[in-house]
Amino acid sequence: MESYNNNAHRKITIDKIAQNLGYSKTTISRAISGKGRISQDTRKKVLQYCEECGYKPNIIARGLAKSKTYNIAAVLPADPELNEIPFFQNCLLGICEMASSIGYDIIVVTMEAGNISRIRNVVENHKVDAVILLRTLVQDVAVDYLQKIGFPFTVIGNSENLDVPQIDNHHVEACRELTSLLVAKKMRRMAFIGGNLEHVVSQKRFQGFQEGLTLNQIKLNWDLIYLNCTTKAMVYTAVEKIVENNAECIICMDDKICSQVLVKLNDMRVMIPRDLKIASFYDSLFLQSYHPSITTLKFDEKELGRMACKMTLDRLNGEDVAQKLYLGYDVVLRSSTK
Amino acid sequence: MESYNNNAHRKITIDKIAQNLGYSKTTISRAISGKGRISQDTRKKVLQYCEECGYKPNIIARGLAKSKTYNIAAVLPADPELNEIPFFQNCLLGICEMASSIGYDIIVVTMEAGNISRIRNVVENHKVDAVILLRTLVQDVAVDYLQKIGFPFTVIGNSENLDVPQIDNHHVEACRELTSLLVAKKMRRMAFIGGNLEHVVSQKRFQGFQEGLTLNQIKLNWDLIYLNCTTKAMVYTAVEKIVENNAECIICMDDKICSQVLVKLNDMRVMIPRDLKIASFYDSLFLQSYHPSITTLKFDEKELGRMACKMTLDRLNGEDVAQKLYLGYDVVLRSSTK
DNA sequence: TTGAAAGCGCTAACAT
DNA sequence: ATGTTAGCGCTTTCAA
Repeated sequence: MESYNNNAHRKITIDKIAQNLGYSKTTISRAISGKGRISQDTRKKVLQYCEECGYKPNIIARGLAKSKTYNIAAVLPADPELNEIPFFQNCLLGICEMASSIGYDIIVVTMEAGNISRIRNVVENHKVDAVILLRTLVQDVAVDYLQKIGFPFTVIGNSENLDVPQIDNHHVEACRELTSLLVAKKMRRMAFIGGNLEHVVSQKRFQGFQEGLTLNQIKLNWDLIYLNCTTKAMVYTAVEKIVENNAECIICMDDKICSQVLVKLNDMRVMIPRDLKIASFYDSLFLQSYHPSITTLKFDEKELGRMACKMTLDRLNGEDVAQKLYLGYDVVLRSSTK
Repeated sequence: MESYNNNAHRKITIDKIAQNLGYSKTTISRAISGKGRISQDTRKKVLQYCEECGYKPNIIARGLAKSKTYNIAAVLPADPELNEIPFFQNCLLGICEMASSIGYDIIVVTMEAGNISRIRNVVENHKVDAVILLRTLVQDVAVDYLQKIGFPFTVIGNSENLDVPQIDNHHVEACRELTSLLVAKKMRRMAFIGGNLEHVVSQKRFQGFQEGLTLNQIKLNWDLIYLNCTTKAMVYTAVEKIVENNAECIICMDDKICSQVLVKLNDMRVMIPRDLKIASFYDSLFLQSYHPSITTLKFDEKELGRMACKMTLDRLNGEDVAQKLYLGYDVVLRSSTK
């Protein structure tokens, strides 16, 4: 870094420019920020000079003066299991894209279950202006913490607490619609396999499923419902029971569960869609290219990230933004429910 | 943020502490940093007081004074296709873990193919002290840029240029070994399907495959080699040709290609391992739980991230570190090559 | 061992 | 329209 700091093109400061141009720091600052009274003439001159000598403002210094960091923390679960889902990654891409288009950067913070120390670090060290939580739990210590200290944040997900600025795909509606569509295809004995109920999204998807049945006056058959299946073994057992109980269709809460279900059904020589229909509440490349291809719900994760970031920044800038926002979805009917 | 800044617990500065304790700023600073001559007594006193009032130094201010940011940029490809692989995510987790254990934070930077503008931004805006590139291309503009301006960076991957600090799994060796093992199982007509040759890793894996054959005096059969298969269609075509040409075994360069191969073989009613053996040079949950389970190479991505981060920080601190580091691997033989 | 003072690069009242 | 000055919170010579 020595070599870098000594590098010619980098030591240009607002001071130097002021000297070289015979103005004061203030004038240069104003020319750059565009704020304050300044003649168009000098402004042009200054900006051109900045351009020529490749001046780049030191964001750190600016941050110190304005108590801003121009950084936002994106909090991902450190849980490696969960990271097999591309959701967080895609969402992060969206967040980064939006942030960088507004001059912000994203600091990633990983969070071990229930441990907010990493979040505290970036917050207390003044490394970020706001926080985005990429997952919401039913009982969420991160939400509690940020709320308590009054730090600006947004959650991707759903919170009962309407004081929490939040954005999410409309899981309930989406799952209700897909369920309804399957009922319309004359399926009656509908099974459901769901994941970790601590995640708000699990709750919402199951709720959507239930509403879809209710809407069509179909009674929930608890012999076909397996929630909180957090391990492969649990999913396998669920599949066995479900097949035993003569389900016509299995709805999987997400693509990971679905891929496990498919493996198990393959083992059991159950043919899809002949013997059993399958649908998933979450899409992935694998489910698309599986044979037969699997009916799913499609969400735009990247857009979710973009919007979450935008909401956060807008609120930071004092614009008033909806506290709760839902994004759309697509139902994709494929061969597995033919 | 108004509310947050006004928040009582946050306005404690080194100045205030100095006042309250009747010392000067300098003394407090020294007590905290541990540098400079200071009596153990006052040091204890100061530290205790800091503890009590929950003082947290302002890293931004410190950064301004020391021209450091305590941030490192992690550059991921923005390519959404690529992000279906958990590699980058896991690697990022490792990087974050290490960084945070040393008081650094990670700024994620996404990079569209060939476009270094986002990297330039964080570098020129002084937002980071160093850069880690999570993927290396054969012709890599990011590497060229960072090298040219003399900015500290590390690549995860392999560069011909030995001036580039680099760390990688030992792909060549790993692929050579797996290939050799398969030859030892009497496979002779070995097919290979590889991805984008612009990625260094693709080159290395193919090289390992070749060396594995050479080592066993087996001649490469170009009718069975399909490189640069960047689309699903290309993979499918490759599989058709390979089956036509009576291969005994297909080696897939990574798990994504492998999953496409499996789908295609399933369509073609080719049974594994009866009709054809399959192996992949990259593991994933899906390949583990596929039926039959797939023989693969296993790399510790998180560890790769950790080490990359450590190398970067060590070098930043002036310690001298190996310029080139290789990490191990595991060969996992499963049913697909039985 | 401790303190005073200058400075990191920028912003923002408050003059002029 | 431009300049002066005083910070932002911390580090670091240089003196005492």
